[in-house]
Amino acid sequence: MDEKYFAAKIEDKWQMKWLESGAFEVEMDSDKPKFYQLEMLPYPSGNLHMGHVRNYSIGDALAWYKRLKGFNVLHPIGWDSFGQPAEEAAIKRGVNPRDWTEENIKHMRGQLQRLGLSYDWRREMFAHRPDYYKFDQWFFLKMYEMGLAYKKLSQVNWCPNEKATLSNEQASGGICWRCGAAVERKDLEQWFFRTTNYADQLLDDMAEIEAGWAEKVLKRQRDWIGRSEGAFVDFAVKDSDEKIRVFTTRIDTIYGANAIVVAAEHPIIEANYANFSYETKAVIEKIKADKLKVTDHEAEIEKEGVDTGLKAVNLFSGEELPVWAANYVLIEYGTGAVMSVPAHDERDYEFARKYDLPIKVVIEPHGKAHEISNDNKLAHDEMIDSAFSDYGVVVNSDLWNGKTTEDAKREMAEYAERHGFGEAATTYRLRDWGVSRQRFWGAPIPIIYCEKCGVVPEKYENLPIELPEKAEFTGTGESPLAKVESFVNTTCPKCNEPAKRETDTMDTFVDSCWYYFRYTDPKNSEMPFDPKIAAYWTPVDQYIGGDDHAVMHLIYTRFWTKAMRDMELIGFSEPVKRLLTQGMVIGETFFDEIPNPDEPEGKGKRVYFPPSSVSVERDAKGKIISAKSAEGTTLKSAVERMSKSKGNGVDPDEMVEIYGADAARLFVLFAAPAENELVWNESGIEGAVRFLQRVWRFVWKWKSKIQSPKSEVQNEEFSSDARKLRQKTHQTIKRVTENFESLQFNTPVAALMELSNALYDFKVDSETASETDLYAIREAVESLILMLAPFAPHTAEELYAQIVGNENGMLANGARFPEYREELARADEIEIPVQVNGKLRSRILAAPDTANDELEIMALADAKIQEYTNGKEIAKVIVVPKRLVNIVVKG
RNA sequence: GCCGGAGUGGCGAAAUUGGUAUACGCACCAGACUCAAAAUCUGGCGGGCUUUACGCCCAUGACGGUUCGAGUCCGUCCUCCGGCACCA
Repeated sequence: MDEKYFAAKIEDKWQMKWLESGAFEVEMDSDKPKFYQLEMLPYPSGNLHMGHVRNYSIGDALAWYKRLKGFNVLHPIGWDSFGQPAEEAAIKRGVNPRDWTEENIKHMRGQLQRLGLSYDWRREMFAHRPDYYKFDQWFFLKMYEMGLAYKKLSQVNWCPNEKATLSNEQASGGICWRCGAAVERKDLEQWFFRTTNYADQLLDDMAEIEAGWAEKVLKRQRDWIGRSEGAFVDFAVKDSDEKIRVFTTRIDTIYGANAIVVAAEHPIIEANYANFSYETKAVIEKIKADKLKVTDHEAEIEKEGVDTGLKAVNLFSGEELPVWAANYVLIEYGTGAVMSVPAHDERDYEFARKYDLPIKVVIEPHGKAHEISNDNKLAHDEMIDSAFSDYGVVVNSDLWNGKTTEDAKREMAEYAERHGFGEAATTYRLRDWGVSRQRFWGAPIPIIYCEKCGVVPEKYENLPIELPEKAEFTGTGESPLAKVESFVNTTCPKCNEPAKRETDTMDTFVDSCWYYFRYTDPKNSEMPFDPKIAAYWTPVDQYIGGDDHAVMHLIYTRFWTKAMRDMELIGFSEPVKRLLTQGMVIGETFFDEIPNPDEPEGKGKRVYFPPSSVSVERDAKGKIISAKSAEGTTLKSAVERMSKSKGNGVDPDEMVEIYGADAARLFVLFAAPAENELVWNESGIEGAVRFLQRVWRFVWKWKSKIQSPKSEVQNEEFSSDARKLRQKTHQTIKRVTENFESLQFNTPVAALMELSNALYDFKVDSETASETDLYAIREAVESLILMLAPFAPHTAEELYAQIVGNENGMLANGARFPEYREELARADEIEIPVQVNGKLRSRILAAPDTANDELEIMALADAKIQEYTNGKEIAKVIVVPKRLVNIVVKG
């Protein structure tokens, strides 16, 4: 190796050594504490992007840190290799999705390896290979047995032109992304997993992981599950035996109900449809038709409804209420019917205003009783501009008057239950997870339809149900699988008569629900994994990924874990102890905005130009003054998520080529805290290279002198400068260790830079350095190198080899992360700021353990302080040990 | 609209959780080395003022409060980013 730092040379060398020696290959070993470090697995799109580099650099740093701390670290990687893009490639370019996927994996694996990430490659998993998806199918059958998988009619996005189902993304904006036809909704029989069975557990078990998950993720999950506590209440339909059941969270406001409002699809509407007037029918049909239109996050929809003429009786008050059908009541939520209480619900208020319905106040704010009129028929004009939806005191409600909202809610629900027209109830926003996809590139659902036996699950011994080698990809019509005769036609596992296979495949989120259990036992052909092995490695100690997965993936995998617990495969309920959600990597984009003729008011269509093709003029602060394309068009700019289509992506290979993997990784971690967005700016990366080179040069200069250090020396023998260096070394160890434990990666890099600067400041000639000086240098250098390993492992390995004199590598040599020693980190003398009335006026030097009253005397004796205290009364002196002295004077 | 997060130098960011605001790095400026350049090394680098000092004043989105002391806590407001969107 060279005196000069050549990244490529050492990186190739150590990557080879690691691979040959199996440095990161681990086995279950109950004598050692384990640590499971996991990062979200990539989709093999073809190229790694900087977001991946960031994600995997963070994970690799932690994996190295934990290894050096003596843990048996499982750090695997795999491929989320089922999914739409492969099928798209097949449709567009006629390639086989399997070949396309395998090619991409090959390329991306190379990219990961060039970054020198410390994976146990023997455990690599591939979602699209039969040995993996066999167990997707295995789990499906288990779920089916447990009643957790079932089939029901549900709506999909449907392109009437291509006769194909579309994902929400493909249907974005209400038009088919390929042909532009207006997207419709269509009912289809689909498979579901009963995630709602676990709704309460998904919420309540959050208590177990609260400490390790960001609040923003937990909050989004809470919202997604959307538990709301309330009550069902039945309203009797007049002149019939029927009832309308509503769900309400505010049963205490029931005396304020002015109407029952139901969704257009509600059974009561169907049942009485024939009796409705022509006008009523027209409104109902319009509401239904509007619902079929796919609206894409459009602004608030105007409330619309119609009085059906039906009457319902409020069994609390005996009052008769009109039954309306309206567009703001959702059939999917609650019971599809609500009681409308305009005085105390914003939506009902709006609706009542529009249709001139009576508004009756039944809740008054606490402490404001009687300020609002007792008039039962309070006119809307008196409700100034909105409903009062807070809790308060019940009024105008017979025997419930004077009760608080809290008491009334509980007691009224009990009352309804006692009288047989209601009960306390809980509803959820969470729906069951629809897993059917009308696509080829996914795990086939192992179900068979037999004319005689009906729906029959495939036998376990027939798994995997493999995808056919060939299929036709047109992007139109049914799923490609449906057209492969050899796949569709089979025999019934029950009666052996000819039967047909299910041609839907599973949602790819199924694969990512349990892949990290597979890593623990990747070659198992009988079971998804051996419960005994999984028990050693799981749960995951640290999971890292983008917060775009805060809900879907992370809820589904929590659901799956609970289901696996109930299958007795594992013995815990929460799969991930600590979760780190890293911020996006974003970059400057340049685009021309072309007005959209369909939406003249809305945003135009953006046509992106790659930054390299744009000539940019900046002011002194680096702000963009103007940007022009090669043709001279003036362009707009923004800072957005990096992507190929926007042309602002950075190729990791290029970064590695120019600066080296170590510098690229170090920089990505140093540039910003992990949770922050990272605005990509290449100018900083050279600083990372410089830092590595600085460390390299220092080690090269001293390595022969410090190769065989003296055994432990008494601290008193060191020169004062050497003692200071040792202090810096141990303070740095403390800081870096604490930073790793709290998942900070930018600050420890700064600390290491400071230590390296301290080494350069330690002015000792290499020829005349004393034994103790050399000891201090060796201590600092060795610590620096070991602490550098998580950020720049190749450089650290090479430098470590230089000072220990062998090339076995840190791990094989049993190297450990340096231990912080309190007594060495302590300075002989520290500077203590002295304030007068909170303003910094002077500094005194004192031993760190100086007593408070002594510090006070020293501070008061300070010449500069006396200038401020002279002739004034000293009211108080505050001494914070080791921190500061503040003298409060009067006058 | 509701919920969540954040506002600190030219820039990315630190601040031991209420105790020296601006660590570390980028960019920039000056010097050393060099025929020269690059690299490297050394020094400077929030703003203002003057008596240029181990000096003073101001400054962490704005205003107010609590405190001996506030970037940090409380209140009101402003701005930006993210999530949700009629969930009864």
